[in-house]
Amino acid sequence: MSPQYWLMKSEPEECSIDTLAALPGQRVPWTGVRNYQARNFMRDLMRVGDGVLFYHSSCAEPGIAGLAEVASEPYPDPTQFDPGSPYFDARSTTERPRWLLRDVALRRKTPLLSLRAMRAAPTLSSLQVLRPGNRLSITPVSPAEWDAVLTLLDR
DNA sequence: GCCAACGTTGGC
DNA sequence: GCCAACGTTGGC
Repeated sequence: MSPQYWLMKSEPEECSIDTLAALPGQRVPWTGVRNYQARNFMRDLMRVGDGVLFYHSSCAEPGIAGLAEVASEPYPDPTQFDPGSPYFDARSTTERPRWLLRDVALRRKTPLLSLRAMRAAPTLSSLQVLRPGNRLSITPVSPAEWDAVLTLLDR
């Protein structure tokens, strides 16, 4: 199958592109997703090696801050079992975990492609994350959209 | 801090 | 299974 691509939102205060770059192996378990559609993307549709647009959200300068890739098969999000975590889910058990995640590994940090620049680019007008009211933290990206991002970053 | 969008919850 | 209330997201 041809490669697939994703856009994944991260709040820089939680995990910025620099946070990721400083982690061992430059990889991070994508914890804290508590939306079924986003979970299903990670559990069912992602494949190891898929490209990821690493997007900074809920911050002063939202936008794409780097390129990454899916780096593991799905496995249970450990934070769902931790009563001290804000992501604790009492309905989950180790036998029947509700939330599965993937590891994400850095490819490279990029100059910030700001949300404003993304909205201004005709080649990105179809991006799901740009649709009004979109709140999904993980969205699919088409090969054409991925190529368009790379083109914009190369300028 | 505002507010629109929209997913989730829970009573019925 | 409907749907109103509520909570969260996230740009501005």
